[in-house]
Amino acid sequence: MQYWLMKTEPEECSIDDFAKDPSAVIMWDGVRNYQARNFMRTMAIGDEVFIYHSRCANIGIAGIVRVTRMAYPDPTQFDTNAPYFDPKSTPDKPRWDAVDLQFVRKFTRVIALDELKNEPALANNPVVRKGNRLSVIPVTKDERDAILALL
DNA sequence: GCCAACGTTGGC
DNA sequence: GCCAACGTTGGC
Repeated sequence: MQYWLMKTEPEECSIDDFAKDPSAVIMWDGVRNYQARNFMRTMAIGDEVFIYHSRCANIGIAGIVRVTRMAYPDPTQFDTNAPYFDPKSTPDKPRWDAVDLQFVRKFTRVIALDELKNEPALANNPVVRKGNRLSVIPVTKDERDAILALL
């Protein structure tokens, strides 16, 4: 079992979108960064993912979801009408992948970025680094335990 | 909304 | 292969 953190702007997809139907499976599409894609390709079913809300009033970790389907070609890359359309991608040579995610839990409060920055166990995690743009981030077991201990 | 930091693109 | 220009991310 591996642990992850994925960033999202809550106006696009928030922990509440998972929580409102805990049985629903949401396709995590639109990742257009090679490093993030490569991390997604190493995800396994059952891996736990912290949902991080960025670019919003309450920045931080809002809850946990889990992987229900391993990486597969992101259909939005072929959709000329989608904002994530990639003209350099073809069905026999897809560039981008998606995974499927399902609700696990919503935290009683958002763990704020400031708290993450103040937690020594997270000092090496990209999420607290200034200017970091990686939207799919591996989280070690120790880091995961430290995050949950902040609740 | 601003803007620093970053990843990607493309001319050379 | 370099690197300037560009577009995007994301905290503030």
